[in-house]
Amino acid sequence: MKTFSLNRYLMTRKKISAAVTQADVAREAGVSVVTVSRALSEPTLVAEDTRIRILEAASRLGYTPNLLARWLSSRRSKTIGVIIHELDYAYFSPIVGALEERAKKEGYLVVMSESLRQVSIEREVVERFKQLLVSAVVVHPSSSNTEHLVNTDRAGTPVIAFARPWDEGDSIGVDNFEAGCIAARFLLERNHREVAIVGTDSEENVPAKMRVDGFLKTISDAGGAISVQRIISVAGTSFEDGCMAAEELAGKRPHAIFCVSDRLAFGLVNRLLEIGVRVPEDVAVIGCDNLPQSTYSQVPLTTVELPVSEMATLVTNTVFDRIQNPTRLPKRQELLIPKLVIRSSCP
Amino acid sequence: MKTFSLNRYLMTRKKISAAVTQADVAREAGVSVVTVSRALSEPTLVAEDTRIRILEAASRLGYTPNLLARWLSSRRSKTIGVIIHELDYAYFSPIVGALEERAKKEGYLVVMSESLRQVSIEREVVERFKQLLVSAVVVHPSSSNTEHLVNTDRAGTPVIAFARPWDEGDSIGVDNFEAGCIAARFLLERNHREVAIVGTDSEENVPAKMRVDGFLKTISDAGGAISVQRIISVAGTSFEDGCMAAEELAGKRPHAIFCVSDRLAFGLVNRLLEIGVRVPEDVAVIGCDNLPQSTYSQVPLTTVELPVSEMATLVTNTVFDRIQNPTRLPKRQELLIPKLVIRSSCP
DNA sequence: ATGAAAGCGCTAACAT
DNA sequence: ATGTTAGCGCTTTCAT
Repeated sequence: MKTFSLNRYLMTRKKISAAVTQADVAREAGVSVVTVSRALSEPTLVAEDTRIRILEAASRLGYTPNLLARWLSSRRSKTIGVIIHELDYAYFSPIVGALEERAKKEGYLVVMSESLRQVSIEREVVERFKQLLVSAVVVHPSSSNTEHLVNTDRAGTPVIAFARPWDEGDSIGVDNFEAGCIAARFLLERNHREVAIVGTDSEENVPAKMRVDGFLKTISDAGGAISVQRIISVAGTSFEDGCMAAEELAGKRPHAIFCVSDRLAFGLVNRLLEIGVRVPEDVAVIGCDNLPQSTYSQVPLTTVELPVSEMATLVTNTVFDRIQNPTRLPKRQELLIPKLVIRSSCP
Repeated sequence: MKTFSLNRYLMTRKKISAAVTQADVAREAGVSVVTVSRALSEPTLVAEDTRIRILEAASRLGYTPNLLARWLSSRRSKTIGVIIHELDYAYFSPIVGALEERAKKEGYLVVMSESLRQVSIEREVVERFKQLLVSAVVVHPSSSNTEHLVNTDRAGTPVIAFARPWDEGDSIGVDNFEAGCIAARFLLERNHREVAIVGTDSEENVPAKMRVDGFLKTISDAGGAISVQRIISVAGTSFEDGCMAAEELAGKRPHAIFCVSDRLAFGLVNRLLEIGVRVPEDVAVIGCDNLPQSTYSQVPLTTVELPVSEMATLVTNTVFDRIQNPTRLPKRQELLIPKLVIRSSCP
C-alpha cells in the first residue's frame, strides 16, 4: 500500500476532510507532483498540452494552493509586513493602498500591524514578521531606537522606513525641518508679529522637534520681524492635546499659532471657538500634515502638506526593488519636501 | 553521515545562512526535537528542568520559531483575516483594534485587506485567506452577494460579518432601519416641516436604503406633520458626493436634510457654506455614523451614532468563540441599536 | 519536458 | 516525561 493511499484511507476512516492537494491533481492529470507544481508556478517549463490538462484537472477537483506549504519549502513567505502608528491616522493610508495594489499584482500579501507609537510593540511586531519569513518590512518608525530594524535588515530581510528619516537603512522621509520653515515663512509673509508654537513634550517625537526647529530658525534668520511669544508643549499630538493647548493660549493671544500637527490644530481650533476666540479673525492657526479632514474641519485648515502620494510611490518601488534584487549595496535615502496649502484658518 | 550534518555541510559550502531550528536547539540541550517542540508549545508536558535547559539553549542559539512550519504541520494558521471597505474609513478602526489586542494575547496574527466595496475583490481576498488557512474571517460585507462567505463558513472556516447584517452566518450588525427612524423622530420633535434626504444610487448599499426606509416610515407614521420635499440620490457616499447633493439642494431649501452617511454630510455642509447657505440657520443637517471627525467638522454634526465599540467587543468575542469551540450550531445574530448625538448642525 | 528523491521546520500519533 | 516515526503540501536539486 502506497503512502499516499494509506493516508487517504486513514482520513476516510477518521472522517477528516482534507483539502485537494497537488498530489490529487497529479493523479487526475496523470503526471507527477513536480509537473503540477511547475505548471502552476513556472508555466513555461511545462508543455502546452500537459499544462492545460493539469489546469483542467485542478479546476475540476477544486484545487487550492496551500500558501504555507509553498512558502515553507521556498523558505520565505510572499508577504510584506507593514507597521503603522495607528489605524485611524488617515495620513498613511495611501501608502498602504499603493503597496497593496502592487502586492496584489505580484502575488504578495500585505500584513499590517499597529505599533501605537511604542518601540516595545514595534519590536514585537518585527519579531513576529521575521517568524513569518516576510519578504520585507515597511515601517513608520515610532522612535529613534532602531536597533531591531538595523538588525533585521542586516540579517537579510529588507526594511524600508517611511515618513521618518532613518540613517541606517532605506528611508523615504520627509524634511520636517523644512516643513517648519515653510510655516514660518508664510507667517512672516503675512506680517504676523507675535506668534506661538504648539509642540509636544514627547521625547521620541523627533519629527515634531524638527518642525519646531525649522520654524524657530527661519524666524531668527528674519531678525526680529516677528517674535515668538510662547512655545507650548503638550503631552502628545492628539485632538485632546490640542484642546489643552487652547486653554493655555486663550488668555494673552498671539496673532498666529503654529501647531506641529493637524490633529493638534483641530483640537486647538475647536476649543478656541468654544471659548469664544475666533479663527482666523482673532488668531490665525497653521497646522502640519494636511490630513484629509483638514479641508472640512471647523475652520478649513491652512497647513503644510506632507507629500504622501509621492511617498507611496517611492516606498512601493523601493520595497519591490529590494525584494527582487537583493543587492545589499547603496541604501536609498529620500527626503521629500513638503508644501504649503492655504485655507481659511490662516488666510 | 547523518542527514542533519550533511545538510549543514552543504549550507556551509554554499554559504547559505539558515535560521536556527528546533533541531539545533535539541542538539544543544541534549534532547529530541519533539521535546523542544513541546517545551515551546505545551510547557506542562515537559519536566521543569529539561524545559529550562531547552529554553536556555534556545536563547543561547538565538532560536526563532518558524510560523510557516508550525502552521503547516498543524494544518491551520493562527491568523485572522479581516476585510474592511477602505483603510481611511475611520469608523471600523476600533473593531480592528480590539481584534488585534485579543489576537496578540492569544498568539494570533491579524491580516487585513481592503475590498474597496467591490465583491470581486472581496471574493479574491477570501480566496487568498483560505489559501493561508486562516482560522477565521472577519468581514464588513460589501454587498448582499455573500455566496463566497457562506461557502467558506460551511467549509469550516468561521466567517463573522460586521456592520452589515447577514442572515446566513454570524453577524454583528446595526439596525439601520432604526437609525433612519431615530433621525426622523428627532426632526419631528424639533418641528422641522419640510425635509430632504440625501441617499445613494448604489444598488449594493442596502444599509443606506434601510436608513432611508426607516426615515420615511417614521415620517409617514407621523401623518403629515412633516413632508419630504425631495429625495436626492448621489453616486456614492463620499465627501464629493455630498458636495454634488448640495448643488441640487441649494435652490429651494428644505428646513432640514438627512444624509445617510456622515461623509455625505461633510461634503454637503462644506458646499452649502461655500454657496452661502448657513448651517444650521438656513438649513439643519443630520448625518449618520458618528465618525470621529464629526465632532470637529466645519459645523459639528448632529448624527446617529453606530455602536462601534460594542460591535468591537461582540465581534472579537464571537471570533474567538468560534475558533476555540468549533461547534457548527447556532449562528450568532446581533442587531445593535444606534443612538442620537446632538451637535450644532441640527440643534 | 518530465520525474524521483530529498527536504523545508514543525507537530501528531503512537510508543516506551 | 521523553523519544520514534510519519507526515503537513509544496519546491528544489539532480537525473533522464
